[in-house]
Amino acid sequence: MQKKLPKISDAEWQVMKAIWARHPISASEITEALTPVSPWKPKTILTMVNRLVAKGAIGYRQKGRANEYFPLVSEEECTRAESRSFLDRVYGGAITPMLSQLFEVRPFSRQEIEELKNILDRKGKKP
Amino acid sequence: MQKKLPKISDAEWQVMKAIWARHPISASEITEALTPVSPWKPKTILTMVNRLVAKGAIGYRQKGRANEYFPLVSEEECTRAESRSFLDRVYGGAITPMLSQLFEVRPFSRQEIEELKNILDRKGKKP
DNA sequence: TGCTCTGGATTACAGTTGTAAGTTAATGTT
DNA sequence: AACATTAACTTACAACTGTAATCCAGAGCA
Repeated sequence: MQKKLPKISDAEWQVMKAIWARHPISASEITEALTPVSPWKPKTILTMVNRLVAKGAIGYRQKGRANEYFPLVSEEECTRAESRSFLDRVYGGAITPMLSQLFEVRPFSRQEIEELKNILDRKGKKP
Repeated sequence: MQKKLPKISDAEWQVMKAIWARHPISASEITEALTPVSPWKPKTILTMVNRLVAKGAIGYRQKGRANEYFPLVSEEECTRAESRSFLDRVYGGAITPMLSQLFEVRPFSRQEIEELKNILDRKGKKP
């Protein structure tokens, strides 16, 4: 059985990534992590953190003067859910056109191509 | 130079797919196409069609009593844009973890695996 | 001990989305 | 010609998003 995942918006994803990358983490640490890569003001980030709490995506406990936050859903399950919905929505579930398109988006390095082939070999054998 | 693509929401994607699949197409034809695969009422579909017009994703001209709609942006460019944003948002641009995850989401068929390998071979050679 | 600073909580506010119903104008039916 | 149907246009409305500013309470400073 799968628990229902909260729906995480685009902007919230950035925040989640910071939290997944290092937790428990304080609000100011999240802000530090995001400031170089986003245009958001600290208050904006706080708002998103609070929404994530409200959605049940993260939890927190008080730690001294500040709060420390931690994920309640794993990155794994979230990326999986997003991937599924993306694949269905955009490609109607068809994986091959998707991969071709991704090549157009950003050509892969030689190394990535090797890795991808390995994945296919491994997965292709087992079942 | 790239023209700016309108942002198409999840639900609107369904409508766009119907229009890409066959155009020019009337509102009632869109409704017919979507009714089997969606729970939306015809009025709801009309709303989305109108929003897509407002966003510049589709255009229309009057045809007799009704309108006929047609895409103003190609499926190709939209899927490309979505793919890019998805890849960045969820995987930070890293393609290999994405493919592994997609396997978990839905295991690929033998045939798909072959096709994917072919794609990789072709793309891997040229550059 | 009063003042300041800082982090959290509350409030704001417009735009987007999902989901439609109501209103109007034209078309076709008797 | 009056009426019924239908397509389009207008309006509704709450939830979610992006983007913050303001307010408040506790902590450290003078």
